[in-house]
Amino acid sequence: MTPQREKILQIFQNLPKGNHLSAEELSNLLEERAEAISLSTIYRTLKLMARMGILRELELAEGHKHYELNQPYPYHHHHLVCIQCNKTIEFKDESFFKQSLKQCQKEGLQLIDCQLTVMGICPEARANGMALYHS
Amino acid sequence: MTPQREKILQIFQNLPKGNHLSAEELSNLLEERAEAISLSTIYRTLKLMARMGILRELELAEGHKHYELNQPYPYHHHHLVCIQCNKTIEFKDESFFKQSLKQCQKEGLQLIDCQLTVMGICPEARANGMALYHS
DNA sequence: TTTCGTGCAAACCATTTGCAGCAGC
DNA sequence: GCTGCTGCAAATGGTTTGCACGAAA
Repeated sequence: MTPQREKILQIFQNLPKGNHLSAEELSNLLEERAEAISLSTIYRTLKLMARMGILRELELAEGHKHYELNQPYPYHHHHLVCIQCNKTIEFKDESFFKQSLKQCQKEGLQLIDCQLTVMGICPEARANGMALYHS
Repeated sequence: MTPQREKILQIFQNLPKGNHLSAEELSNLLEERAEAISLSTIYRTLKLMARMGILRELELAEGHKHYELNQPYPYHHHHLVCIQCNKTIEFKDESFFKQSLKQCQKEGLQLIDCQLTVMGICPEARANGMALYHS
């Protein structure tokens, strides 16, 4: 545990419930607090903590990953994502976690994280006319 | 429906059950058949079909996406992924789909796809000693 | 003094985009 | 002619990596 890692972990622990950060957002947050950490270290730390199971790596929007604390039930949650406007909605359901654990045990894996991502199109995006082909 | 799109769709339809392709793998497959399609078109078509709900966009390995046909139950499946060696195992569970549909209806979203990704560490990877920090 | 983590700058590489040409209405 | 799709080449940009320095054991 180095000072940089502690700062990063603290940011996530103090994050309002349901928030998640990209590497760049985390970098900006640290800069605002005059505790800047180099982007390389940020990326390395995020990946490290995801592999350890401390953070969850989320693929919510295109182009960059988001991270949040990997918490056990009942704080563990899943995501509904609009593939048009990237709006995300959280929801909880413990059955997914139990099922995942069962599957892991069956295959001998050590469970790190399970994420149900439900992709759909929200009413607003549909009303705005979906640009399917052109991004 | 253009010839290029038809070829791409055919490839996915003829793919052995459970297989998924990255953009580059798809490109190579097409080249082997002397039906090469430019990478730009491939990328554009994959994204288009994912947004239409014809294909599923999978985030199984680091660095690039995989695609497969988005099939309804009972062909719809989910993935167990070893975050160390990227090995993937499929499994089915209709309850996830039902729950996802319920969530979508609750929020007014049109369901396109739901993916439960269970991340863990497989026995082999653990035995090989996990390189947590260094990729 | 050996090991490990950091920061900087440069490199990477999957993906995207601008644009010209072309096919189908 | 307008609209939409393709292919090429160039650009993009989030992420990774090589390397030297510094801290910790």
